[in-house]
Amino acid sequence: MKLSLNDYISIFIHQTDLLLTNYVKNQLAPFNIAPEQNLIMMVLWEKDGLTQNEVGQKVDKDKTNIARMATSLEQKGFIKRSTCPYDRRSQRLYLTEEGRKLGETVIPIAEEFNNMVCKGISNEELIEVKRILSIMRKNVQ
Amino acid sequence: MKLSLNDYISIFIHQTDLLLTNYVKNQLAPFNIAPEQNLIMMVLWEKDGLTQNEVGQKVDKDKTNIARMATSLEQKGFIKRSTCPYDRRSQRLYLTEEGRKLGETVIPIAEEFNNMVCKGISNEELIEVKRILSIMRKNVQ
DNA sequence: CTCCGTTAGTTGCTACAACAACCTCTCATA
DNA sequence: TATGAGAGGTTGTTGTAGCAACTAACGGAG
Repeated sequence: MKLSLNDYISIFIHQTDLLLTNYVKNQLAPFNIAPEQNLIMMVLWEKDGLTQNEVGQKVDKDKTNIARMATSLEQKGFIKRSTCPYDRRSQRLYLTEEGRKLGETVIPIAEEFNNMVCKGISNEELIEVKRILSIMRKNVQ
Repeated sequence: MKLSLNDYISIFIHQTDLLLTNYVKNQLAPFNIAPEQNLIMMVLWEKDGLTQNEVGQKVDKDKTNIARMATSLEQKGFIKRSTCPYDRRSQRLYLTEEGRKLGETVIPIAEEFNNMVCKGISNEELIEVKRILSIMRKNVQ
């Protein structure tokens, strides 16, 4: 018997991801920041002055993506790049004043979004979902 | 207390999706077909001669994406477009011989991939995950 | 101190994904 | 029958993603 598209769990997950990502995207649009760019900002709000490489490890993204997003964030005026004096290959990312201010408005929005996504879902269910998704991750690694 | 990145369920889902998609991508690469293009092919293997619009509804994708993927699939020689005589706005998508043959090798790979992803996960767990992800979908719609 | 393997970043290319703007064609209705 | 709303597709732009190839800089071995 043939599987229909929705029987493929990866497709189901993919479409769920698209819906969630798109929602965040619209939430963040008024602040001139895209979802993945915001991810970098979240790392920097925690602690700035990291190298692009370190940021990449934290958000689990390719260095090429970090480079391009950093360029975009720099153009928007949220961060500044500065070459590390001890290792001139590295670029350290620092928040600008504007970038710091952005966090005050965006972090609450992110947390509210997370609450909204999880509405009607118990903590146990959430843990269960993460557990099962983790199995899937391991299965393809 | 501040949330860390992994506390955001949407980020967790996103990264899971990336891992799964990337795995399929590599599986399909030898056949010169990308994951989402393969999605369209799966619809056509089921039944070809659909319009781009109909395909878009089946795979839940924007018409612009369908158009571009159809262009790509046509260039690769897997499908042919032909204007519908009854409604000259519509483009109907037909499999070529090569496209049909592709299915014979790729469909088993897709099903095997799905089994692999679900290894060590019971049917009840799978249903539970889908149920909870569905709640999240509704929460943002 | 020099050479060479390694590392950090950048750039180019392909593939999604969403939105806006546009063209053509269809169809209902005045 | 003319027309205008709306549907089907295409193109342009922005933002992810991953891979390959490249430059510049570091650091250890000789």
